[in-house]
Amino acid sequence: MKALKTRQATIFDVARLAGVSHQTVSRVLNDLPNVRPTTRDKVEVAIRQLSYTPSPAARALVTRRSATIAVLNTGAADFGPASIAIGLCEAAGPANYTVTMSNSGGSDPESIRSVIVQFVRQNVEAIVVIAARSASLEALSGIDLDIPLLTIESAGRPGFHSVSLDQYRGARLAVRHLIDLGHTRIEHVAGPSDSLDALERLRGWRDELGEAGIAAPRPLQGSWTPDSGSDAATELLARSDRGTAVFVANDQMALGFMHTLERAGIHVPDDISVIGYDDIPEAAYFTPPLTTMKQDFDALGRQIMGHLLEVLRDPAAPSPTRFVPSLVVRESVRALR
Amino acid sequence: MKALKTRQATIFDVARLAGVSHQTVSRVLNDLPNVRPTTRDKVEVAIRQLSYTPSPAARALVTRRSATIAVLNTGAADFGPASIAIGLCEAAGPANYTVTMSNSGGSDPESIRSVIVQFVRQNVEAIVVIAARSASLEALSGIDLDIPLLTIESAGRPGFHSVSLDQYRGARLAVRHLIDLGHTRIEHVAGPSDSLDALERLRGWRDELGEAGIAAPRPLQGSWTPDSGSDAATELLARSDRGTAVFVANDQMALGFMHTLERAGIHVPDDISVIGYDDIPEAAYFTPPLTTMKQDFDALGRQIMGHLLEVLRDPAAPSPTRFVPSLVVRESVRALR
DNA sequence: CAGCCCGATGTGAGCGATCACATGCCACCC
DNA sequence: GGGTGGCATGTGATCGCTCACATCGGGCTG
Repeated sequence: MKALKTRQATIFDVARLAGVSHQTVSRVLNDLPNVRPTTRDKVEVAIRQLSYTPSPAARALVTRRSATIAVLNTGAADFGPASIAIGLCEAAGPANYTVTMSNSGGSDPESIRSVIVQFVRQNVEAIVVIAARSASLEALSGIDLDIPLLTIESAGRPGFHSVSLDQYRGARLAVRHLIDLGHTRIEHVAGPSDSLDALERLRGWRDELGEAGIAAPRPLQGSWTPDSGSDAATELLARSDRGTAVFVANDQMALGFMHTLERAGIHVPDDISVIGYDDIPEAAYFTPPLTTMKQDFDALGRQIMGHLLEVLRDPAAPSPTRFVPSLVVRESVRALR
Repeated sequence: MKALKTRQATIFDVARLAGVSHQTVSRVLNDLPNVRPTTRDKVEVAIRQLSYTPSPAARALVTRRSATIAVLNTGAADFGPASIAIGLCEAAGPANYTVTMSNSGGSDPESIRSVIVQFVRQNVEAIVVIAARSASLEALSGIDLDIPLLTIESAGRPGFHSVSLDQYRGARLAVRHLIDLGHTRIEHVAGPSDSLDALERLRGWRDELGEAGIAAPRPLQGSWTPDSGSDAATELLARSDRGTAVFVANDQMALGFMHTLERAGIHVPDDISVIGYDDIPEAAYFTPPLTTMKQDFDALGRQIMGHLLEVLRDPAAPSPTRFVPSLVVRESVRALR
């Protein structure tokens, strides 16, 4: 197989081989008009022959554009964010974009800002922020960028483009399902309060309950992890009265939650119904298999790239319609009575 | 907050403001000697005043180095690969490296090769391949690069640098644990046969059994997913005789495996012991809580970056010692008799 | 048939850094 | 006191591309 060590051909090498000027080669490269078809062919042959590819650095230097989009992930290796990132990467390739990733551990404004500055200096063409905690968005909102900033969150802040799964509607659908089955006291195990997604799911739960004329009990506080779900169960067990159903803000917490309930002799779904959120691949094998809201993260990643490309052409492009999660019925929910 | 819209200052702007030549500024930037301290100070003041940062593109163009490392992820959004990627990103920042990611969906040589070519053209300084399936490595091994290629796999192929968790020893430890508890017929649910990690775990299982004078039964074939674990259970149930313990190659499969066993009336650990691999955050809440081998992916990600920096200084740097996974005892394994 | 315009192509500058080399200065030593 | 060497600094070329503009024909128009 050919070594990649030999010095890469330049646009001048191609020009010489094709017997044209470097500018003509550049025209062919960039699909500009006013090149005679025969000339175009000659150049293309030369390009293939030298297996030439233009230097991104040189191009970035002169155009101040880098064909790169930046992804800032502020979360952990959770299923959702990871899937989105992968979807993004996969969609970027075919669109001839490169993805550069950064994981700012902290979400303090200073460290986020420094990552953004670094991105800007790299001439990235857009920045995507995944798993946005509200603190991160706070930090972002002060910055005045002239490139699109996409956030993946539900609240739809003014000033950013945002693409997301409709967490609010998803949450309402989940709660609706429980109500339809006759439940009238429905608890909620919420995600961390600095997560916008968690807030949207909380809001959806509260609103759907409100619309059904049901008072919302005090939500239990979790932090996405199975451990925190387990803790929430312990807290619920300590309460004097508890509902007949629980909407847990993600599947991982639901796992810990159900597990600890079970250990305490409370059976799901006989004693209490549990509905999760995300539909992680494991959910079907929980004990009992978890009824949950399926989110299509892969599609989201792809949609983000698609929307991004549109925004890069037309900064005023409207946000795409949001995906609404769909209900996946398994065995953790039972009709009341 | 200051807008980032204004044209970025160049090295000449800094030079003018500091009253020196651009070359002196460059010297300060690159920490070269032979600059008088007072001059250095003047330049540094000017840099701060203009909040100047050098242009990566210009630098990359002339030096042919990009301060970028490429990460190629050939897997899915699994916990392991995702954690490693995040660990890598986090370690890259402080080292002043940028990470560019690509997800080649397929592992056919052609698509892998094209991603690598793209990386090379970007002047990345090293390429890290995560979740290497053997097919990907096959494709890689034909390519003659002059930058370090790091693979995260256990087999330790000649020709690449490789950093990894010691899957072979981990597997042996897992099987040892079962043997120590009196089990003499130990099944294995393997990962996909094109995964090197899966192969290493399989080899560890076989060797540990062999050393104990136990014949290895035919392994069950999975593909990392809970679904495939469930299928493996179904297959095992169809066998006329089966062992008293099973080493499942990852926790997700173990979940599906145990679930389907349970549904068939086979109880874990009373009827059969199960040990997993990875220690994903959910494992503690499985039914029953899963005994497994804990892998420290985060540390691995950090170690990779560390090793990479070393290799970039000295291409002959020795591979670091490998992390050995540690046993986490929970409730899915029982002593025999 | 002169004049004009437009399509195809070429020429040279410049993006913002580094690198190789030139220069100026002072101290030092014989 | 003049040669020498080393330090501090400056000058110009260069990386590989795109951009703005120049040039060159040929076909159409009046």
